[in-house]
Amino acid sequence: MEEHMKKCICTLPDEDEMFDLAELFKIFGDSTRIRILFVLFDNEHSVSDIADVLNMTQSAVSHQLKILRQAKLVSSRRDGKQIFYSLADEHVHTIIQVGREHIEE
Amino acid sequence: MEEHMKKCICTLPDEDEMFDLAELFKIFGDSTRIRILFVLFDNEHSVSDIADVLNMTQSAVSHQLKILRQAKLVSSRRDGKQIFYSLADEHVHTIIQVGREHIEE
DNA sequence: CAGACATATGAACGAATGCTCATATGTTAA
DNA sequence: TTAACATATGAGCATTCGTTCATATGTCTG
Repeated sequence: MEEHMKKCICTLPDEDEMFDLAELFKIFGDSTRIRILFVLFDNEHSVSDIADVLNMTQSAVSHQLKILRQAKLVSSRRDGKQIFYSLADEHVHTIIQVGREHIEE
Repeated sequence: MEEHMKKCICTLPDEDEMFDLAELFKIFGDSTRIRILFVLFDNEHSVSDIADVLNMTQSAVSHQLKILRQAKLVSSRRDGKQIFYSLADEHVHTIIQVGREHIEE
């Protein structure tokens, strides 16, 4: 089949958009990060709080928080020596909620 | 802080559920699989169709379809020599849609 | 049954990922 | 300023993951 004859699937989004979408879901695709997000569901928490609750190293938590921060899924504020993290927006709740609905079957 | 004094975050789901959730999002967290899902958005397609449209090896597509099948995100039916894949249920649309909304900002 | 075609699968390899360890940066109190 | 505490970060390592290549399985036609 020659190039100009290639069948057209007109509804395919830009390659960039599909790539970005995969990158977004990749963030949710790690149980450590999911657990961190759940800890932040009800309230903001400091890094050491999260590490305590999840029984993880401060360093490991901090590394993952950096990834969540870069993806704009969490935001942070400093209060003295501590830094408090919270969910960035409602999309985080929504995405996780839809995922949970799919699981329960 | 002693063990029995550890602060209780009562809203945390089971470890298993959080793990399964991460596993689900992990499937969406690869641009090849996202692209395959988009190809199947409007209609069922055969393996070689998908490979052609996405300019991928038949083998690579088949490997990814296996992963999508195991996660129950796509289903398949045989018609002669070909096997046609389609989206398994509405959750796939929903999850991708919510993801796209988060991207557009 | 033999050959062609469509799909599936196992092994191997390179790239990406998450953790650990050591250390750097930043903040507060003495 | 110095010491203690909280967080961030870079390097190294082990594991996971997606592709390729070769080949197996399954289906139809002659």
